[in-house]
Amino acid sequence: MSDLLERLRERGWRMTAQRRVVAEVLDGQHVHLTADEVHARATERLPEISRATVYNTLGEMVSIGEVIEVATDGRAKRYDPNAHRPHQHLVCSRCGTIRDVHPQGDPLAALPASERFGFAVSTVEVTYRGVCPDCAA
Amino acid sequence: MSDLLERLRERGWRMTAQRRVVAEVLDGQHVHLTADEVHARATERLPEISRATVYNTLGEMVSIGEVIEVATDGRAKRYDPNAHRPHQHLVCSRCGTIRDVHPQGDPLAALPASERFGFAVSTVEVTYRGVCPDCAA
DNA sequence: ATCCTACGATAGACACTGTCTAAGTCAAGA
DNA sequence: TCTTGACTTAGACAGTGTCTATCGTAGGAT
Ligand SMILES: [Mn+2]
Ligand SMILES: [Mn+2]
Ligand SMILES: [Zn+2]
Ligand SMILES: [Zn+2]
Repeated sequence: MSDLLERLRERGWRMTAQRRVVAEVLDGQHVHLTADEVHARATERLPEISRATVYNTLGEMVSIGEVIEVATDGRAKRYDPNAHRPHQHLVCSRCGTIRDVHPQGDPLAALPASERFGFAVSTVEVTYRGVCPDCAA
Repeated sequence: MSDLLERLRERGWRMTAQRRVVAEVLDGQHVHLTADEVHARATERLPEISRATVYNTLGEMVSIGEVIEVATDGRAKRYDPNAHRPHQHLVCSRCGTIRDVHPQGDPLAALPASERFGFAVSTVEVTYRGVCPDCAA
């Protein structure tokens, strides 16, 4: 039983087979799947699940803060169940592999007030890029 | 005459009306247009310019390092002619306005070797998000 | 100045990503 | 068990980006 599923139940979500399967697919560390990848894996367990339901369910999980949307490439958004521990991402510029990383300090602190132009800055996303060990070999 | 156009000529680019117009549209500070926005503005000056040419030209400018691709919203990529001064982006989470910002220090330095997992890390992109003064009013 | 031709531009089909609607289904409380 | 409104579904549609076959022309050659 995934923690994610447990938290959804506590929020009063109706527990459908579709939502269970999406939550199961998202379970794990360093999981950063696109919506259509989630759909493909969900279909293995529940063949009749629709694309629309996967998109809807992911969107709901994001809106309640249980899943984070990550846009590391210009293509499809990726869905990250590791929403309760702040982290950033390290992406291989060749194969696209994504790792969670934890930089030192608060990235927000590096932006001085004079560079905020009156914005109320609330979040920061950092994407490190480079070549992973497998691709460098 | 834009600096961008001058540098393209120095690289031996064939100077077509289409490339001139794309370079002119990209001229300026805090310019972060999508490809289709570039196409719309280019069409005002050169009505028959095609979408494919705009996409091709932007892609070529990116590949030679004269323009930077920015993906701040998970939707269309944006094209930034300010490629010769390293900078990061501050995005309004309500209206989408983008400002160039210059954080203190090297953002790469915040990622310790123990968090690099053998990657040869070469670049970092930082996106700050918050509400701009106009949207806060 | 004119000619040649390789490089660039074009139209439009196609693929991928995401949204929406109308109709059918079912989880869970009464 | 019944009821109901929340949920799911298929598929149409929209936005973004890529590709190919064909046409046009910038710029060097003559
Ligand atoms: Mn992550
Ligand atoms: Mn910029
Ligand atoms: Zn790699
Ligand atoms: Zn704003």
